[in-house]
Amino acid sequence: MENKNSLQFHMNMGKLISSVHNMITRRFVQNAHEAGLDISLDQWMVLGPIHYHGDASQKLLSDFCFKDKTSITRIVNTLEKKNLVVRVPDQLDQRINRIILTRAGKQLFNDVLPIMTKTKKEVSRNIPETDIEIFKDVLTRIISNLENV
Amino acid sequence: MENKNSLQFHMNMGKLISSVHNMITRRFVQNAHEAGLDISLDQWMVLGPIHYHGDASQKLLSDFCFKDKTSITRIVNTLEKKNLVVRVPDQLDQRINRIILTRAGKQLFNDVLPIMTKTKKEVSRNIPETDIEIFKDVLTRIISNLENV
DNA sequence: TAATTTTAGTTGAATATTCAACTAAATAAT
DNA sequence: ATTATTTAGTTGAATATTCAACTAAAATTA
Repeated sequence: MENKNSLQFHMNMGKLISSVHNMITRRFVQNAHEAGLDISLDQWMVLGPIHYHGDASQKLLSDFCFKDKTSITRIVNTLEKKNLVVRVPDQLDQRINRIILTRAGKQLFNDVLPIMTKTKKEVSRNIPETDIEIFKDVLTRIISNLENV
Repeated sequence: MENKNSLQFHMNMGKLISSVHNMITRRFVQNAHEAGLDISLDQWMVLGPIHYHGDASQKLLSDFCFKDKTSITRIVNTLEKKNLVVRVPDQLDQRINRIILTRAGKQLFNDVLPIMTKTKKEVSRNIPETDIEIFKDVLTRIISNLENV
């Protein structure tokens, strides 16, 4: 994966986004691994909202994470297998699973927070804040462009 | 996946990029499917450079597509299974595979081009050209931030 | 109330990505 | 010349995404 600088200028937007997505994913996992933590970026993207919401349903996680319900099912499976969360059936609505952090899940959440910060810093190094704002704004606009089929 | 507009503002960069990446991928495949074409975005991302280079090695495709050599191996496997490309061993260097488009591959390439254009248009609808430029510049900067481990 | 539709979640199959470990061929070093 | 290293590509295992088809429970509607 070397000698890419000369090629970047030929790249279109889709390719750039795809490349950046893969590189951020890889870097996050590397940073976590170096800190002795075993978690993927997608698991983190789900674990965070679980922590934030306390007893999120999978539907809520799906909406919040912008992930398909199938993806959520499988990521929650993985988190459950690692004893980081448990599924608790909702008392009122039997269709719903409430996803709860275990003690180990809470611990991991706190351990990963600084990894997140570190990765963010590495990603946005030397990029002006104003450009980052425009960048995020464009991403948000793309989402609304594609949201309604 | 509805009611997301209210949530977007809580989203950090990684989540935005991941979401946009998935949405573009999905939209491209939808558009291709509606046109009766069976191809994924990643297959297209590899097929394009194969067409451009004529007889690219997998190593070159890996560099050009910003994809791991393992990913290239498997995408080329898929393209070969679909009779869109063939692997031809290089005469001088026995380690190298030259990837060549078949007639069907060339046909598909031409068929997909307008799908690509359509998807691009949908993605960047109502976004000022100057913002797109900054957007692509930020993506390129992120790549160089993360490129060297 | 009974039938219909919607909602929440799961499963199977196909595709992609990454790491680590592995051939085999080419190149460099001693 | 022989050994060591680098390079190109493959394979296995774990994770993620998507579509379509499915179950089961809840909400509508007739």
